Amino acid sequence: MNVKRNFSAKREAIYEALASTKSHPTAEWVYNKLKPDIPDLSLGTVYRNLTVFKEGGLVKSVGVVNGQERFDADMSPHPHFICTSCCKVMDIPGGKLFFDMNAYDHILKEYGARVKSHSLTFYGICHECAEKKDE
Amino acid sequence: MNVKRNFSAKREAIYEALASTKSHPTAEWVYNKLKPDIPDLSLGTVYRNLTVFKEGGLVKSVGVVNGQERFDADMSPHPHFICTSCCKVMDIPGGKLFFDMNAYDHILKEYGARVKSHSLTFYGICHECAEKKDE
DNA sequence: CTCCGTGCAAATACTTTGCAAAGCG
DNA sequence: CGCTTTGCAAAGTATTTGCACGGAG
Repeated sequence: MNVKRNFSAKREAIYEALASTKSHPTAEWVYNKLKPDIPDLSLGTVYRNLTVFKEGGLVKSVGVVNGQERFDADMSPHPHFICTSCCKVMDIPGGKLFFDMNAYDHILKEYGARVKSHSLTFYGICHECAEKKDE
Repeated sequence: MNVKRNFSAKREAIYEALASTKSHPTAEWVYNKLKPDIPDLSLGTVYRNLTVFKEGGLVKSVGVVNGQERFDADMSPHPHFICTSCCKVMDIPGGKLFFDMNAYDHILKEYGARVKSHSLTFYGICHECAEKKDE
């Protein structure tokens, strides 16, 4: 299942659910989103397909936030901001500005380790939560 | 329990175990390391104290690797390299070079989000695993 | 006496898996 | 028919929590 996408209906739906949001959802979120339209969908299937997507390079994990893994169908490398108050995950477009790509080379030379990817994540309080706190 | 450190014996031991290694261990690793010397130590206590340390700012989480949370007693901000083959976590000292600290400002202005910290993680194959594969 | 820290075991929470049935070419 | 995908429920794994006890001040 390389880049070809003749998925089963459910697999397709799971991928589309992921691709259609910027909320970096959990497996459960995907399940709840699709369940009304696909009543015989099971949570296990969602998990299984998310694994398939990760392995196939169609989706990547943003990491585990508050005990649940968060997924992103946007494969372009970009930083994220995670609100430690509400657990929202936001993209930070243009974040390349903050990162020097020759880090990969440096690490190879210095440690002999072959870097394949990286992740840059900011933690703090999002705008909405900051306003709530200020009330 | 701010920066003062008149801990209980077990709490102290747990912190020391963490501070004495660069392996970014799991709760279980700490437990197994200490168990021989402290036979009546329980895993729950390790978890509880790790939480105390995180909240007290004595220790930080490197994230969840392979289903288990990894901890670091080195609070100075520095990147990590995670080997996706053996799950080893390495420090990358001097990694500040790769990161532009005015990102915090940028995110505040652009998104109104108050960044408190960040984490930069590289993924790939470590030297040892690369050699094994080449055999 | 009071509080904090702890062992222990039970409880949670998320995720994975075995298996038989269903789907599809 | 043979291979893939799925539902369902059970199992698995990591972590958290309730409770009663124990030790330090």
